[in-house]
Amino acid sequence: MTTRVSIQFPEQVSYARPSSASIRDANLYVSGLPKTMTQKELEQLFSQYGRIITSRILVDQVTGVSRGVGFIRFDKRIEAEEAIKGLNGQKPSGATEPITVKFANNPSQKTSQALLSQLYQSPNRRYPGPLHHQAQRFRLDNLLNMAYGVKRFSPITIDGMTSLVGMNIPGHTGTGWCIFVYNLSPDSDESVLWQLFGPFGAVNNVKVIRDFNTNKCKGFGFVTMTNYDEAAMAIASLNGYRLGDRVLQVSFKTNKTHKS
DNA sequence: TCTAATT
Repeated sequence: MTTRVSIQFPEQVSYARPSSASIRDANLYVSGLPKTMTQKELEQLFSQYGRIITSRILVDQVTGVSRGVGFIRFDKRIEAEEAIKGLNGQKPSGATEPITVKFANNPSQKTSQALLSQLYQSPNRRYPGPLHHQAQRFRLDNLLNMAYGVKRFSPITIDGMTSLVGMNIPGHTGTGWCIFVYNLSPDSDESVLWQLFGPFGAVNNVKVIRDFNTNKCKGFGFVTMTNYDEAAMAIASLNGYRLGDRVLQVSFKTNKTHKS
């Protein structure tokens, strides 16, 4: 005996607010915020320019500390425009660095763009080495990070063996020695940083900084190493290193801005 | 080109 069940879905479940040019694109991305700034203080700073619909400060998933990046959605686009004029490049009272205020990108749009861009990006074969498949692992992780918006870490596999070196220990994420690498080529990817720094010791994490829209490297990146001695040796060895036709500048990351 | 980050 067979029972057939027919389920009907309503054609429309809910209706959004009528879209209007005046309330569209009123969302701002704010970076360079003092790590101590609270969401309330962020709203107070922006409230002089209009009615705030939502606000957010992004925090490190593990430590809970502010990443210095946030969002403000105004009621009206004109309010957001005025806030950019008034606050972009300005120092909030008590801050030592100016903040950047700009219109936010569309998150779903970014995710699909980045996924496509990475999927169709051919592997970097200019610097072949034993860590290549390790780099591939982390490229996959990068895809998953973007797809799910979550930081993931995996044990490092070298030549089929699982190494405990560099494996992330819960609670120790974010610790280590952050190294600034400057003068990378626009098509650099994470694999070059793994290959450059891996031989000097335990590398926790690498990141190539890319332009949000073009996905091209902006010329610099970061490497986090577990042990000070190994990080110092890597810096001493790689600072001034000629990579292709570029001379790398490698140092511990500082908090200085380019305006000094 | 000299320190990112996009809910």
